[in-house]
Amino acid sequence: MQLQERTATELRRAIMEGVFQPGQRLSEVDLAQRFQTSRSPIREALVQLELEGFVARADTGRVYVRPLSLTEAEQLFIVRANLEGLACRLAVDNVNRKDVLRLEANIDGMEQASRKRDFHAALGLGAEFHRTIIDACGNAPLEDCLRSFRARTARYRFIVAALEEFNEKRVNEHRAILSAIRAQDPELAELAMRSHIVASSRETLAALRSFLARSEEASGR
Amino acid sequence: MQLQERTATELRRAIMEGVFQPGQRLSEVDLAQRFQTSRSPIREALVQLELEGFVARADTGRVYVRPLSLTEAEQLFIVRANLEGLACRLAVDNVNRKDVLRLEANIDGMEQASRKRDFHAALGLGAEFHRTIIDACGNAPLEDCLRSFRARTARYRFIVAALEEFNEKRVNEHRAILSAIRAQDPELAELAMRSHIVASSRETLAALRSFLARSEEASGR
DNA sequence: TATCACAAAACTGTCGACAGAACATCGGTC
DNA sequence: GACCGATGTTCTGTCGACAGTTTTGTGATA
Repeated sequence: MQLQERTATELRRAIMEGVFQPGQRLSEVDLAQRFQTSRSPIREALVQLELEGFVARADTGRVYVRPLSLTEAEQLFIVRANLEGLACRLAVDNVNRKDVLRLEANIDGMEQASRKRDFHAALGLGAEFHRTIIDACGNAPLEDCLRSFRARTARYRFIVAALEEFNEKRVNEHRAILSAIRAQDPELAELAMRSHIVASSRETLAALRSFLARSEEASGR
Repeated sequence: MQLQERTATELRRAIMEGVFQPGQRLSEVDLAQRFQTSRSPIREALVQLELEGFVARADTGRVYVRPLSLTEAEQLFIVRANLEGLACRLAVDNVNRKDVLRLEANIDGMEQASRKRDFHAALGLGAEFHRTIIDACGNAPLEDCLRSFRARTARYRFIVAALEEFNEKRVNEHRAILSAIRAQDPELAELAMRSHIVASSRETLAALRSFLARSEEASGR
């Protein structure tokens, strides 16, 4: 794999996982050293991550990890709900037998994981559920766009408190989505997906609010 | 302005205007010479344009202008209709007096340009109408995303035949959108915008179909 | 102690160079 | 005449270097 691509992927992951903190400065030289390359691939990767919304460039040219903000999260989720609703509607006409079986198995797995209190696994299965539907929507530009938006919102996921009830509700919502797909009802499928994301985002946003309030309080002292 | 940014902007424009033909190869060395720079800024600009969907990279690393295709156009318009509908709905709660006046004046100008058969001006005013609404939606990630999608669909615009009737219908649709915004009706505004884009895209797609058929026929001989 | 000026250090933007891969050309073989 | 292989050319991926700018650190001054 090309160095620029590899760097972009790893750096993106590092930012999503919080290895690089929001607001932290990213020096090209440091990054080059850390990734064992020269600055050229780093610079190319940074152009990409800037476009994807993971880093921001000051007018001096310096690059920073984009800070987390409540309003940005809200806005991202609004767009995601819409786009992913559209993808779900389109997927209705494209899913094959295999996809449906896979979605079924996924929901079952998520339910079991949720029962076993393995919330990390449940979260992973949840993401896979969405990915399966998106891959089936048959609209490449939409798929790319959604991949990007999902990655951006994923940065806010680490905060999710109360995973327990979270997952249980999600399982039911996923069930509703699948049932709409099975019924070949595009309108309903779109609606189900959209309200699922809205509901899910509400919990994330609530957690984020208290998180930001706490960290503000801490920095205020 | 930075060289990379300037290059990306100019190259994008050149591709949109057809200076570089779909499918044409873009050599880094040639581009560097043409833009009077070294290869570094060119490479960074190409990363950007690839992400934006204007160029594609072969697995050998060579970069080509992305070919036009009917299915891509259809898919782009579907996404755009949805996103821009959303933006329009959000804009309802954000537009101020000045925006409304501006939209009004814009429609009047478009109508006059259409009557004078100045279709180029009409097209420009039409784009400005949309831009005003998008700028008022108050959702930065959505704005960025839409900017990108609009630029991508703009590549297909050069084909529009029958500009005449085209513009007349558009004026009325714009009027409907503005009236929904004035009435503070988000649902209606979204619907009006979405159907406007669907209707408009239908004409573009029809023109594209015959264009592609003709060029296929020509290359077949 | 706070402020300012100035020197030193760090960093970005851009460039040219080099190695290795991909491609084109041309002569040879069937 | 078509196919194939060798050879030279072109091109990309990566690197290190340099200039100019921003930032940091320091010491003098009020």
